[in-house]
Amino acid sequence: MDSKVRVRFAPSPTGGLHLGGVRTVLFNYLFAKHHNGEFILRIEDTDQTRFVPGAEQYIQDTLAWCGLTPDESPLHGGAYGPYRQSERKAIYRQYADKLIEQGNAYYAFDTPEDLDAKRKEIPNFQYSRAHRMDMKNSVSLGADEVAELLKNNTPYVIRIKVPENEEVSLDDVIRGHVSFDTSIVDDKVLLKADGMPTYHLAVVVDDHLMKITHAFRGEEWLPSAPVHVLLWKYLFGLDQMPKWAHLPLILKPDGNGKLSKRDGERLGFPVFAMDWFDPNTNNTTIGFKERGFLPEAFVNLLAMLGWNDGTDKEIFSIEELIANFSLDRVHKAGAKFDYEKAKWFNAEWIKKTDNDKLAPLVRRYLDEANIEVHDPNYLVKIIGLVKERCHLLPEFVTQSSFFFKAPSSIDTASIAPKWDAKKLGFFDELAKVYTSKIEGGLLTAPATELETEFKELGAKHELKPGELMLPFRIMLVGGKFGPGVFEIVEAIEFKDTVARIEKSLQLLSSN
RNA sequence: GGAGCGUUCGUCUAACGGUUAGGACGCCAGGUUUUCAUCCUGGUAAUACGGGUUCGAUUCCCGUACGCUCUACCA
Repeated sequence: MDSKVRVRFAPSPTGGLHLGGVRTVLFNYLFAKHHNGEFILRIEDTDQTRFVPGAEQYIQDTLAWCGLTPDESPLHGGAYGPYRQSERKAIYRQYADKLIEQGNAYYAFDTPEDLDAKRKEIPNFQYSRAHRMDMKNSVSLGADEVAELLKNNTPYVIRIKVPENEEVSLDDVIRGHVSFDTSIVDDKVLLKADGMPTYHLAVVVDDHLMKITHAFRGEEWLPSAPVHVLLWKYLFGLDQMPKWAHLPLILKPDGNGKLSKRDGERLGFPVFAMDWFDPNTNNTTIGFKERGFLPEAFVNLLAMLGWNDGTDKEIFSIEELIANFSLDRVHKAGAKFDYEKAKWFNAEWIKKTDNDKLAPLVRRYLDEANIEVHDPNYLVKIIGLVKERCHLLPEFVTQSSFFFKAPSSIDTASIAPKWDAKKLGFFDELAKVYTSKIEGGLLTAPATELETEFKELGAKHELKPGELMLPFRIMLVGGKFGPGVFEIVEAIEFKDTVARIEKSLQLLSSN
């Protein structure tokens, strides 16, 4: 590599960032960091009609949550700003003019209505060499007429003049040699009537000005690549062109096709990285973050969609990803998104993450459920007890609420059928034993001791542990779930244990 | 319609001419856990099709089929 690696992610701020977008960011980021290069965020907001308030902030927030912070961006600044294309409007004009001067572009005066009419008239109409002379532009019109139109401020766009019968090709880092015949590429608009560039002009000009060395984007861009190659050739020289890498698409889980926001709504899983509130529709689209994904897991699962390190390893920290990432291990074909596997990644990361780091995140969901946490250390301890049975953060609520308050309902129906006086006698005495401990100034005891004592008491009542454990569990947590019974007793202590036994005994007797 | 890209278990993928085609998720069965989950063991299941090239093709070439993307003064 002859110069410092510089890559960019260039979204248009029109809504939430979906999986595919974040993965593009991730591959950019990993590639840049692997090569000790720079990652730039550039906002492609040249379409003023599609501007959505808050979308740019959302993108920045999302990158921050994922830990994929750009080195240069509208927010961070940098030596190649501004990083919003709308603020670079004047820059593009001179390159469009240069193309006109060189004869590589021309003015086109056709109105949108003219074009619509043409498209209706001619099936598969393309504004290209085939029809160029039938249209109203500076190639088909005489010089005087063009001058007159310009003088009268007739609205116009600038279009690229695609040469005939040339082969345009690029060496895509992922796909290898890809070539196109210019006879099938149309004269794309470069500069719109409002003076703003289209993507085609802007991406080439900005990649050049921002010294981008490698340009990554979704595979959907491949068909327009010849336009960009041509522009590079005309403007800056092919030897200056960044290396292209067209990333495979992320597909919907059922059927085929690109994954969309709708698929998530339809199938019940998030597609956006974070909750996205659309100010135009007043709708919020759920995000991975709010669904209870850890950013580490989110990044990890995205990385594995289309990339692997060649071994069986699947769980990667961001540092490991940076160290091992390489473009030649990126898959060519699109990948269907599998939400079940996504949850598996999250479960792995929950198990892997320190309890005290999990605590504030879990706390959020506990707060939402109105479960009061008085002692942060207690929370950390409880997280350690239940984390391995949680795939998603919100599951901590059901898995741990009984550690903080008595269960709101007790599944006595599961106890009642085998309930008898013998068992009643046992639990009655158990409550008394614990009460006397409280009176003796004892708050709790280690789980192993509790278990031994419990079994001894059971033997005294001629009851087997197997007959006692499930009823006891249900009395404490309300149902057939949760960690070890005596760990629960140890955590909630004698006082609450006694209260829950007595409450259950009451319920059982009233049945 | 046209162009480009793609095609290994249901899904994510490994195997850069020679493997009983490997791993993971899911699913099923068993074990551990006197609950559930975790964990462990085992099982299920794939090279789209047809031609070449080759001693030998998942792998290289050609064709077919299928799928996807694009085909806007959107990105």
